[in-house]
Amino acid sequence: MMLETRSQATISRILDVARTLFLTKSYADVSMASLAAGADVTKGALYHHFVGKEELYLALLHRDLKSKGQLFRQSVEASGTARQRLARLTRDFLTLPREERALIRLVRRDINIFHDPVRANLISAYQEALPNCVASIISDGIRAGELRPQDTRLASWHFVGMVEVTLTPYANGVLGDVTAKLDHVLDLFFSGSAASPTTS
Amino acid sequence: MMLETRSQATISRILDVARTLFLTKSYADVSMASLAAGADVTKGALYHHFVGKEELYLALLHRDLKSKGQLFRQSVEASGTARQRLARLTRDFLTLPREERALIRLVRRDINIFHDPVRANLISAYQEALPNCVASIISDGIRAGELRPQDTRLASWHFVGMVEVTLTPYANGVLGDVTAKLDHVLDLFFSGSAASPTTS
DNA sequence: ATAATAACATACCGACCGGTCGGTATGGCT
DNA sequence: AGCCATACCGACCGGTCGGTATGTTATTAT
Repeated sequence: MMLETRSQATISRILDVARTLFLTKSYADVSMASLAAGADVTKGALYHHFVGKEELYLALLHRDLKSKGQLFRQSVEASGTARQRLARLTRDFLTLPREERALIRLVRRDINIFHDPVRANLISAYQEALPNCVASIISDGIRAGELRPQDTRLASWHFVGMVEVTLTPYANGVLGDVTAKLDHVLDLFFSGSAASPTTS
Repeated sequence: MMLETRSQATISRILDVARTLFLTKSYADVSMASLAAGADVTKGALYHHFVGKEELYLALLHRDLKSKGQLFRQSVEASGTARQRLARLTRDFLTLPREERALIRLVRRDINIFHDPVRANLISAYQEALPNCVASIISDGIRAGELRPQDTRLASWHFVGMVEVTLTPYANGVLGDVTAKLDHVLDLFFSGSAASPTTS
């Protein structure tokens, strides 16, 4: 119990390999055989620990969403202005290790290949882990008069979408470091793209 | 040569069925057999007109991107403020028939399943059809002092992302008709979400 | 009319892949 | 030691699906 059991170790190895493979190849291009080979086990072991390919992948995603959710909740419960708290949440996300950061994008990448009992489940888990955290802060910001009244869920999706844009290689070249990305996203979300209204 | 339109007719039927099927099912779940059945031909006919499944799908996407590009170019070449022209472009998009409108989303949905000679090609075609049109208008807006100086490509991606948010079922419920969506997106893009400093 | 070619249909291949299943090793418990 | 559950192996199956080879019909050219 104290010592990590053998199966937990192999499950962990399997999920680690799964993370790498699913990040580099599409869902269909990742075979159970390659997962087994990468984890130094056989397909039998895979099907011993997971009921199938889909469940294995979902286990990976849900486990990640859970840990991300815990991380983001800290910013929700933090004090400060909405802008400060959104900045912290976004910074927490942007400073994550590469693979950790990319993992959450798999949800949006592969959401369309699952069918509807599972799909809806995954969507709500994602919603809970990220957009709801953003929406919670936005809601506080509206109450405090910092943000104008608006639909919080819609606003959270917009915000998440803006952050995602900064993850592209091109944005990396334009914006450079994390702080630049932060300012970029926050300025856009709070003030928009229009020129300052004082002139002209 | 005159009446060679028989090929064109079947090709058109095939692509029409492809549009419907690829919109309702994932790429992997659409088989060549089902495409043939839907178009009232056999697989032989498919492979007579297209070299394979991938090329068939890409033909569908590129053909759509081309027509969309032509539509959006009209807004680029129109006169008026950047806001007016962006509004026109977005309205043109939002008032498209359902299937026509959803089709362009397939590019982003399935961009990860193609590998890199083809993938890059598709991306640049998409870029050319939509974001570049937006970027062109934004660039004019910056020159006119209507928008603050910024990276136009990045800004165009943000704008397109905002529009995409309004396509979700939830946004349909919140925003209702096309005009509401338009105002929502344009207000957010130009002015952001912050409360007005004084009154407005 | 007839040859020639395009436009299909039919039958089939071969490979891959998810999943199964009987069996084997390991390690803790009594 | 004896027992048993868990962890794991590895060969195999069933089916699907993209792709092909070849035959058959329609269309055009001469």
